[in-house]
Formats: sequence, structure tokens, C-alpha cells
Amino acid sequence: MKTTDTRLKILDTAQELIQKLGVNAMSYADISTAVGIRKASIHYYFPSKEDLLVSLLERYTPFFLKLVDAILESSESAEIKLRRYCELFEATLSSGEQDKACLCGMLGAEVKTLNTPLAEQITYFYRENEIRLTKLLNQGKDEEVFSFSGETTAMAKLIFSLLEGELLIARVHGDVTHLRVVVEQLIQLVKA
Amino acid sequence: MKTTDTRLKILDTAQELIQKLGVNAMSYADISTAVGIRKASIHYYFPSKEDLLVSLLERYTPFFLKLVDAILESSESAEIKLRRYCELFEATLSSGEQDKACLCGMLGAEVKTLNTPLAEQITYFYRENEIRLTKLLNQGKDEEVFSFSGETTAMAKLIFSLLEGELLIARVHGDVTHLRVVVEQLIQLVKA
DNA sequence: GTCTATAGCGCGATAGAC
DNA sequence: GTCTATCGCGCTATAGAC
Repeated sequence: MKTTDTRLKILDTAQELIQKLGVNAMSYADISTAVGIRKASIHYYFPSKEDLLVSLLERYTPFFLKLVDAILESSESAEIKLRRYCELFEATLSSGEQDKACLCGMLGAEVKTLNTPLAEQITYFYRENEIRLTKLLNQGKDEEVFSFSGETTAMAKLIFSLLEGELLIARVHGDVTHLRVVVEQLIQLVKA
Repeated sequence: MKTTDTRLKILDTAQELIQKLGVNAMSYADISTAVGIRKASIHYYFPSKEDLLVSLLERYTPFFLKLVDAILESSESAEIKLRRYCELFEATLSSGEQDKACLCGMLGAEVKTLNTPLAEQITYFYRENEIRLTKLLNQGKDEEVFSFSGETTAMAKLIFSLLEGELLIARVHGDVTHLRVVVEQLIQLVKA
């Protein structure tokens, strides 16, 4: 149906704008231009900006976690799985017109300007990623393809923060290579 | 002199607000309230917001790099130096009223809303940190206190992105421990 | 469901008195 | 150097016609 189509276009555009510019630089005016409707029409679907952000996260988090779960449930080796996981971040950076950070990385930076329900949605995304990384790392240790000192949970936190940070920093450098180099180094570290 | 004093108070307040809220959520009105002067008076010192941001970076980068250089030039072991470097980030997170990210981490997230001179000041900060970390890591390898596979430059990039990312993510989690755990894990990795 | 029109506010910035 | 006053703009949001 046409109505849902508009809703989706609004969500897609809003997400792309936030990943590029940040929440506070994204406006209903920007969205309306890109989608080809008037500002008022956006308010029909999302009365307030906060409503829009909540819907955005309700869509983004399950979507991303499903991708992660698909990787975890595949029959690849743990090393390949970790590479695939990192590629999800690389794909974000270089998808579309490029230069996009993780939606939750961006929102995290500006979290102090958001209300608590939103903040909780963001921490949920972080936590669930750390959980899945822990699983992946444990599996790699069991398979004896990973071998690193320290706790797997600590290592999971490290990897997630690394990728979120890398997405922001490689973007500023204007250099996707930066991310690839770091991912390769990370793989070295977990295997060693 | 009193005039310089006001200028400094404006810079301090602006920096703190950006580290908490982001560039686009920081306003002249916020600064004026915190400093106890009127908006117009801020424009006397910094005609435009961009002027203010440039001055902020012209102060922040040398200040931070001097701290790093002091660590590098000390007579500690490479491990202690790396810990000290990480503590600079931890101090940022938990200084003042707390919950502040790195100034250049924040600006990096919102870089697409800034002009190129500013963007270059930010990449300069990143690059100079990576250079110093490379030096530190090489020294640790020479001392045989560090032992990790892969290039030192790649490892330097990894560490810097990790710390910048960690600052943002630990802040959202509202948990300084998160950063400490990750730093400890990092130390394990470079030594192993 | 999309539009025009507009309210109401906060923003960065400037002019000019003191 | 700091103030009051004000401009013009862009923002989120709402009312009401079609």
C-alpha cells in the first residue's frame, strides 16, 4: 500500500541523515525535501521527532541483530564469523552515498540531548551486541582458532567499542582503508 | 586581566557543553547562562560560532598533545606509559560534572556539519595521536615488554579508535568501569 | 493522506547606547 | 567590554481545507 511506502521512505531518509549528520542536525525540512512531501505530512506519521527516533530504533536494532544472529548460526569458522561481523560495520560506512556511521553510534554521541526511553534503546543495542560477540569469541576459543589472554566479555566490549569508534574516525579521515587495517589487526590479536 | 578571564570562561564552558551535548546542541544562550554574561558579549570575543570552535581546537589539541608528550618523555616503562595514555581518556570521562566525551570525538561524529578548516583540525588531532601511539608501541617492543603480532601503526590506529569509541559508549552505559575493563584487556593484548 | 498556512520558539548574529 | 534591543531564519508542531 502507498501509505506504508511513504512511512518507509521517511524512516529510510531520516536514518541516512542521522548517520551522516547526527540527530540534532537532522530536520523535518531535510526529510521532506529528500522524500518529496511537505513537513506537515511527516507529522502525520510521526507526530513528534521523538516518535520518529523511537520508530527508527525499533526497526534498526532487530534488523541489525538478525544479521548478527545469521552470522552466529552459520556453519563458518569463528574467524570467518568475526570477519563477517566486522564487515557489517564496514558495509555501513561505505553504503549508499557513503560516509555513514552506525545509527546507534551517532545517537550515543548525542545521547545527553535525548530522553531516557531512547537512551535505553541505545544501551540495549550496545548490550546485545556485546552478548553476541562474547558468544562468538567463546566459540572461537572452543574451536581453538582464537587464543587471547583475558576475559571473553572484556574482549567483546573491546571489539564493539573499537568498531563503533572506528566507524566515526575512519569517516573523519575519509578513508575506509583505515577500518580495514584495524579489523585485520584485530583478527591478528584474537588469533595470536 | 579581566578580559582574558572572560574569554577563558567562555572557552571552558563551550568545551564542556560540546563534550556533553555535541556541537549542534551547544548554543550561545547556554554559554551565556553558565558564564553569567549576555549572548552579545560572547560575539565580542568570538564573532561567529565557527570562530569559537577554531579557537577551541587551537587550545585543546596542543594541550592534549603536550600531556601525551610528557608521558612519552618520562622514564617509565612502555606499559606504564600506555596506561597513562589511557588514563588521559578516563580522566576526560570522569572529570568535572562527569559524562564528557573527547572534544574531538564529539566533533568527529558531527564533522559533516562543519567546515573543512575545522575538519582538518580534527583529523590533525587523530593523526598526531596515532603517531605518538606508534612511537610508544615501538618503544615497548624494543624493551620487550610489548609483544603482539601485526604492524605497530595498525595497532596504534586500533588503540586510538578503541579509546575514542569507548569514551562514547561507556558514557551511554553510564559506567566508567566499562572503560577500565577494556583498558585492562588492551594491556593484556599488547603484552601477550 | 497530503496540502497550505501559521504559530511560537530558539538560534546565530548585528547595531548602537553606555 | 558589556549591555539592551532586535532582526531574520530555521526549527518543531498544529489547525484546518481538500
